[in-house]
Amino acid sequence: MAEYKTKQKEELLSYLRETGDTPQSVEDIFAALQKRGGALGQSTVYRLVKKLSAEGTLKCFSEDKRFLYQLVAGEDCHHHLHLKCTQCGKLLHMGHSESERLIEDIYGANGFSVSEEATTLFGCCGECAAKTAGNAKSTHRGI
Amino acid sequence: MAEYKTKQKEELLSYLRETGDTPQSVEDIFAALQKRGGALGQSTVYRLVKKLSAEGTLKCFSEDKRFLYQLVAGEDCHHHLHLKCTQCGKLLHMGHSESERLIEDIYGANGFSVSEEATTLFGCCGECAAKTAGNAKSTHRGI
DNA sequence: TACAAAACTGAGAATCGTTCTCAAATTAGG
DNA sequence: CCTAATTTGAGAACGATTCTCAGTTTTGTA
Repeated sequence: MAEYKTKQKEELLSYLRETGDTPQSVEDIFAALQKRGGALGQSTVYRLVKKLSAEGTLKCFSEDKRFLYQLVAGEDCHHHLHLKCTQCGKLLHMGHSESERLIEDIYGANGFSVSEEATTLFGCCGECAAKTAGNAKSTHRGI
Repeated sequence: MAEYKTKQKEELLSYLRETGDTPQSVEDIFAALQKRGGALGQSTVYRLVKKLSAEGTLKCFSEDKRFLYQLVAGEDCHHHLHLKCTQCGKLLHMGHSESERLIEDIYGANGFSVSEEATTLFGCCGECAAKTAGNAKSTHRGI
C-alpha cells in the first residue's frame, strides 16, 4: 500500500498532457481545472505537483517568484538531463548515455553527484540562436 | 542627477565583498549588517540588492524559495558553472576549463548553448553523500 | 552657503505564493 | 465488507518580498 490512484491525480496529469510544452503555474492549473468540471482543491494541486516533481514526472522551473510545472514527456524521461531554452521555452532531452557520461565526469572532478531530476540546464537552443542573432533580452532574476 | 551615493550602498557592497563566494540571502545580509554597526533597514537591503542585480553588479539565483545574491567579482566568477548541494546548501564552483569543456560538449551533441549565469546543477556533495550513505532525502524543488 | 529638486531610507502594512492542519473522504488489501 | 493507510480540501498560518509614505540625504545650482 504505497500509493493510491485518485481521480484528482488523473485530472491533473491529463491537463498537463494537453498543455504540453507550456509550463503551468499552480494558479493556471487550478483555474483551468476549476473551469472544466473536475475541480480539485488548491492544496491538492500544490501537493500533487510537488510529489510528481520529486518523482521526476514533472519538471519544475522558477519564474520570477513562483514555480511552473510541465510534464516530462515519454517514459524513461527522468533518466537524462534536460535543456531548457529560455527564449522559446522548449525542453530538449539529452541522450541517456550523454547524461551519464557528463554526470560521471562531474563526479570525477568534483566528487559531486548531479541529480537528473533536480537539474535543468538553461540556455539557448539552436533555432533561437539562429533567429535572434543579436538582441538578447534579460530579466534581472538569475534563474 | 541619476544616482546618489549613499553609505548604505557602500556598507552592502563592502559586506558582499567580504563574503565573496558564498551567496547571501537578504536575511543574511540584514542580520550581519545589523550586528556590526551599520544597520540598514530591510526594505533598503531588498531595494539595493534588486537594483544591483539589474545592473549586473550582483548575481542572483534562487534557492528553495528565496533568492541569494553574490557579488560578481572580477571577471572570473561568472565564467563557470555552479554545483548546489540540496542537502547542506553548499555551493561548489566548477573549474573554468571544466565548465567550458562541458558546455562545448553539450553544444556539440545538441546544438544547445548552456548559459553559465542561468544554470545551476543540483545534487549531492561528497561530504553529504558520505554522511547520509543510504537514506536519500530529496526536496522536490528543481530550481 | 543656501536652496530646492531628485533620490534614498526605514518602519510597518500589505501582498501573495506556498505550506500546514486536521477532520472527512477515498482507496486497496485481507 | 472492514479496516488501515492514504489522500483530499477548506481555511489558517507562514514567510519572503513589495508597497506606502513621511522624513532624510544627496547633489546641482544660484
